[in-house]
Order: sequence, then structure tokens, then C-alpha cells
Amino acid sequence: MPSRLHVPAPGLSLAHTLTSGQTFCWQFDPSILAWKGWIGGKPVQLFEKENAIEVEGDGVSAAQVRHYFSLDLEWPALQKTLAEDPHLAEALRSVSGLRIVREPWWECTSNFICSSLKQIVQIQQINTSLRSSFGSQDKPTGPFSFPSPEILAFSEEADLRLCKLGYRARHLHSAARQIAEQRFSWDALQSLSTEDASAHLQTLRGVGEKVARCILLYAGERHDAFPIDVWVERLMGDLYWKKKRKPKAADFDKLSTDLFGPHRGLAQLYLFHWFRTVKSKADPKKFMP
DNA sequence: TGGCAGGGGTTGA
DNA sequence: TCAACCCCTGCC
Repeated sequence: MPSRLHVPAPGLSLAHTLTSGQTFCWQFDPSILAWKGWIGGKPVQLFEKENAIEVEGDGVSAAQVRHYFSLDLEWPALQKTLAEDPHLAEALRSVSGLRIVREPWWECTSNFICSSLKQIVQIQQINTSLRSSFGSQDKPTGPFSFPSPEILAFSEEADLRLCKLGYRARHLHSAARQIAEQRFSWDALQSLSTEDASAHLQTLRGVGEKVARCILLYAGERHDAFPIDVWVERLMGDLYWKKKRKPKAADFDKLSTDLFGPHRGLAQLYLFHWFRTVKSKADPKKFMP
């Protein structure tokens, strides 16, 4: 029997957190009411309990689980600060329990390279397909690990395309090669400002400004990274932009700093998930694409 | 069942 | 600044 850990997690909602577009390796199994995914490179099953989660899986510690879900952050204080903005206050109430995760660098980078013009469900399918085609198993019936940059770098681009990547296959293959051939260093990111770290990430093929900011926010703990995609443009334009002229990306960038300061990445996380799953559905004619 | 529109961007000219 | 890139999904 695999070991079962009890990890206190006040307020955490697995459903909100694992479907909010930060991570794409989780699947809910309704037959056992568990989320199946990966933490610290190990397959786990998560069961949501009252203010806690129970974790089934070999070789995963409670500390790794707490780290993954950022349970070490001072959430009550952070949420109090964020809730000074009325729209964020509504978002926090509506999707309470949403937490930011700490994804592994490479998987996060790969996910977001594959995300362009793709919806969350499709990115999940690509993640699953890359695992089953290029990952490895601990045991014959076990789940597949996420393939390393080296594995993908020395695979054929045509085989990557079979994972529903389309033109993104060339980007992912090139980025994997840059990393495998040590022409890119994760370590270099640590000492850089968020803006410079973004520029460094953009030396990877397939990584533009939006994707770089997603990687910094979801893998790099940079809570001041503010990814601007079509949904953020929609919500910022509707909720915060008061001028008559049409806003540009740079306007949203400045606005996010003025409104949310160093926590603007966390603000984006809550606003994005709330707007996409609740707010836009309440008025689909106005908001849905 | 088939045709069509559009989607969580990036690249290169 | 603006095609081009791929192809899957949802809708009619």
C-alpha cells in the first residue's frame, strides 16, 4: 500500500487551483474522488478533506506538497491586501481556495510554449500526449513522467507533431535543444530582475513576453510577473480601463502596476480564473469570444 | 456529417 | 505592424 500523508491546507481548493491554467498535468478521477498528477517528479493522488489534503504516493513528503501549493505564503495577509481592490475582492470571494502552484521549470516552459492559440483542455491533452509518447514509467501500469529537454531534443520534430502540437513542435524542439546543449541556463534567472529574467527566457524559441511571464509566475515564484493574454485584455478593458481610446498592451502593463503593485501576478491569477469561469459566463454575450 | 470560425502567441519580414 | 503558422473543438 502506498503511504498516505495528511497535509493541513486551510482553505485550499484543488478544483480551482488545478484547473486555473497554471498547471496541465492534473486529472480528476471521479471513481475515487481524487486528483491524479505529479509533485516533485513523483506520481500522486490528492484527496480533498476539510482544510486539508490527503496525499497518496511514494517518495513525496508533506514539505514538497506544501511547497507545491505555496502553503507557506501568508495567504490571509496577502488576500487582505489584494481585496482592497473591489473587483479582486469579488474574485477572491468567488474562487476562494485558489492558490498559486510552483511548477517545475521545464514542464512549465514546455506547457506554455504549447499554449499559443490553444485552450486549457488542449494544453492538457498535449501534456498527456508528450508524457505517453516520450516519458517513462516506474512500473508497467504506472503513469508517465514528463520527458526531459534531452529526450525531446534528440527526438524527431515530426514525432513531436504527432502530439497535436502543430507548428509549436518546431518551437518546443528548438527550445529543448537550447537547454540540452546548455545554450540556456535556468540558474542565470535567479540573480536577474523579473524584467531581465523575462528577456532571458525569451531567448528560448517559442517564448515571447506572455509565455515568459507565465513561466516566471508559475515556476519562478515571481509574483510581480503579469502575463497579458486575450482574457486579461478583456477583463482589464472591461473592469479597469476608463479612457476612451483603445488600450494597448503597454497600457495594461502600467495599469496592473498602478493597481496591484508587486502582487500583480497573484491579482492576475485570481482575476483570470474568476473572469473566465464565473464573470464572463454570467454575461456571455458581452464577454465570450 | 461536413463545413466553418476561432482559439491562453510567436516569429520573421 | 502584420501575415503565416497548425489543427482541434464547438457550433450550425
